[in-house]
Amino acid sequence: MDNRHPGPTDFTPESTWPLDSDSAYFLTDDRDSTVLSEFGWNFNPDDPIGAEERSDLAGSTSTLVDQFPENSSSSSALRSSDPAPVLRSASTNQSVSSSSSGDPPERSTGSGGKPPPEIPSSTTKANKKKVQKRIRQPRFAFMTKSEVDHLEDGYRWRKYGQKAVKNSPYPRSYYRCTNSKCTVKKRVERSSEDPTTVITTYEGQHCHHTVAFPRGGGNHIISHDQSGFSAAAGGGGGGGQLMQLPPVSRFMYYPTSIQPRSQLSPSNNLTVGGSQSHRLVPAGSTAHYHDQAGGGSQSTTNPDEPIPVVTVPTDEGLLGDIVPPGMRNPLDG
DNA sequence: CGAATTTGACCGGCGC
DNA sequence: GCGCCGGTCAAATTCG
Repeated sequence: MDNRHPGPTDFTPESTWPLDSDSAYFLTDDRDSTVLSEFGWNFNPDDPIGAEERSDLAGSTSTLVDQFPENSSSSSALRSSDPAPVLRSASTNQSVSSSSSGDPPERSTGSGGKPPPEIPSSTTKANKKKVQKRIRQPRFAFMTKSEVDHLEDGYRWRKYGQKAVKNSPYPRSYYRCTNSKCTVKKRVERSSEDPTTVITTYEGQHCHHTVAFPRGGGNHIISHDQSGFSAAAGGGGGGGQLMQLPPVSRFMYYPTSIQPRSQLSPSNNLTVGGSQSHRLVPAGSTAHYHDQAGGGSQSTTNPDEPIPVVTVPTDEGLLGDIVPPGMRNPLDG
């Protein structure tokens, strides 16, 4: 497990993990402060917030590689067959979390699930199906080099299922935010190609503050920034998509002393890049944003064309790292 | 004892 | 129409 620094560019989401077209792949690498991103994704028109994502990575940057098959088969929403953007974070057990828009009426029985015993399934069920035939919520997949499957991200999750993944020896776990009002879900699985990589996909938007560490850990992380959580969509020009970051700052600042559950191996240390475990991006560094709206709704560039690179100051934090200026939340300044 | 996890069953969409 | 597969439910079990 030493190849923990695959270049941001050598990662191919599709080949690794097919996701939905409305998800995003994020890659992070701590080698330098570079953010590569190919953006463009399809959000729900009703989604107030495009999405938010967070990556962790102290002293490093994130590489956002977003794929966009714009084709959102309107009928099949949550099929994991389209590529999704993924954020890979080379810093091992970092947290990743995020969520994205959505106004999930909850229980989006995408499929499965049993109807309440008392409900005359026939009509209710069918009805429900037609109506909320799947409210797609943007999803964001983060790829993180970690030995820990379930990365701490400041939220509490309850596992509600686990399934074997086809073509992969590793199972996929399904988690749901423990907050009853929160509909955010996330899937966690290990890459079959690179067992050291954990792929975490977030779906939905948190409607509450982070709660700090679930178990054992002290309450080191508590988010106060709720304002930035509810965004106003459309604000952004161009695609009109906003990408918001979770309350807990854009990255989870894990004091190096805190470790998710089990002991982490040295290599799993989240202190990426040495001692700056609290710094996401070295101040003064810059992030390069590669924008390639691959056919997405807001594509400004042709997928076939070379990816333009924009350099932005990182004092803007992760947002500046992975969010294209055009997608910023106006409120964010 | 309450909360979280495990795990098999079930449901629905999609491809063949 | 059938089977496969992803996703979810919920009872049982485990953990703190």
